[in-house]
Amino acid sequence: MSDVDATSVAAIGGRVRALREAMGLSLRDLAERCGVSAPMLSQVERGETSPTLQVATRIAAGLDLRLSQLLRLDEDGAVTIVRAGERRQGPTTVKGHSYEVLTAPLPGQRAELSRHVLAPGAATGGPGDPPMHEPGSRETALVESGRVVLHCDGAAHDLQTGDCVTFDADLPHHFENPGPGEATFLGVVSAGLRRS
Amino acid sequence: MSDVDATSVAAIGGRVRALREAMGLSLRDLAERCGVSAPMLSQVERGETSPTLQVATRIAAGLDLRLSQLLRLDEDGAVTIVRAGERRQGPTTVKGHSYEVLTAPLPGQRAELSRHVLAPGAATGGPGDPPMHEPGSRETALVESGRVVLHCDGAAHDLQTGDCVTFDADLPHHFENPGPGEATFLGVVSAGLRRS
DNA sequence: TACGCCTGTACGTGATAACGTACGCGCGTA
DNA sequence: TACGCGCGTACGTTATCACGTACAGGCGTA
Repeated sequence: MSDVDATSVAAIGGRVRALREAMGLSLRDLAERCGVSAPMLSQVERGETSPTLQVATRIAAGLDLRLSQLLRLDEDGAVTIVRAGERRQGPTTVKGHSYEVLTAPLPGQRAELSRHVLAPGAATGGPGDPPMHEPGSRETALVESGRVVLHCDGAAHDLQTGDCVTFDADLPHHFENPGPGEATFLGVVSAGLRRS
Repeated sequence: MSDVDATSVAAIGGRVRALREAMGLSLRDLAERCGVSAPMLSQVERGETSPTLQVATRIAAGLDLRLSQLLRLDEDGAVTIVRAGERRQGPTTVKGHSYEVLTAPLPGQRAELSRHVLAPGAATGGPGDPPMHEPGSRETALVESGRVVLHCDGAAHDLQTGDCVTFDADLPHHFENPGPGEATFLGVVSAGLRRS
C-alpha cells in the first residue's frame, strides 16, 4: 500500500466514522443497516484495511449515500480554479505572437483553453510546421478582436471578430493576422480520440 | 455477493474495458499505467472479482479519472430524458440570464463553446436543478467580465474577471451573478466518457 | 459496590483478492 | 508454412479481506 493509497483509504475511513457518529449510530447499528460486520467497519474506519468496492458500496448505502458521493467528500479535483494572475505564459518562439494558457495542467483536464495575441503580420507558426496535437484532437477558435486567417491542411479561412471555427487539430495548421490591427483569439483544444 | 452488488461490480468492469479500449490500451498497457496486474484487470473487467477501494482508485487513475468519476458513469440517473412538454426554452429560461452557443451543432463537436450573460442578481439555474450533463462531462468557464459565483455540488466558488474554473459538469451546478454589475462568461463543455 | 449492558477492538479462521507465471489463440511476416 | 509477437485468460500461491467470537473498558443502576 503506497503512501497515496494509504491516505485515500484512511481518509474515507475517517469520513465514515464522522458520518456514522453524526447520525448517532454505533458500529453495531451501522453494521445492521448496511450488512457489513461491526469489526470490519471498525477496521475500515481506523484505516487498517481497504474494503472491496462491493463492501464499500454497502457501507455508503448504510449512510444513505452513493459510493461516488462518499468518495467525493474527500476528493480534490472536482473543481479547479486558475485565478487571473496565475496563468501559464507560453514561450514566445515566434515574433509577434504571445499566448497564455487559462486552464490548469491537470490529468482531468479534457479541454485546454488558451488566449493568443497576434501583432499585425504575425503568425502562430508557418506552413512547414508539423502538427502539434495528438491524433484525433479537435480545436475550436473564437476570434475576440481583430481579424485572423486560419491555415489548415493547405486551405486558408478568413475569420472576423466574433467568428468561431472548429477543425481537426492534428492536421498541419497555424493562424496569422493579416492586420492592420492586433488580433486576439481563444483556442480550445479537446483531447484526441484516445482520451475521449 | 447479492444481485445488486453483482450488478454494480460487473457494471464498473464493463466501463473500465470500454474506456481502456477507447484509449487504445491493452490490459498490459493499462496495468503499467495504474500499477495493477493485467490478470487482475482482466478479472475486474469480466466482473469476476470486486477490487478493493485502493486498487479501484489506481485503476481509475490509470484512466485519468478519479474513482468517484468512474463510478458516476454507471450510476442511476445517467440517462436523462427531457420530455417534449418539459423542454427548456432557449435562450432565456431564467430571468436575467441569456446565452448563445458559439460552436456549430455538429456530431464531431467534442467541446461546446457558449457565452453567457447574467444580469446582477441573476443565475443560470437553481440549487434544485438536476445535473444537465452526462456522466463524465467536464466544464470550463472563463469569466470575461464582472463577478460570478459557481455553485457546484453544494459548494460556492467565487470567481473574478479573468478567472478560469474547470469542474465536473455532471454534478449539480449553476452560476450566479452577485452583482453589482453585469457578468459574462464563456463556457466550454467537454463530452462525457460513456462509451456504451 | 457489583452487575449488566453497550461499545470498540483483538484474534483466529475461511474466503477471496492480487500477483506472477504460463498457456492458448490469432495475426503478421519472412 | 512456420515462427514470433501481442493479447487475454487460466492457474497456483500468497496476502489480505471479512466474518464470528471473545475480550476489555466505561457507564448506569440496583
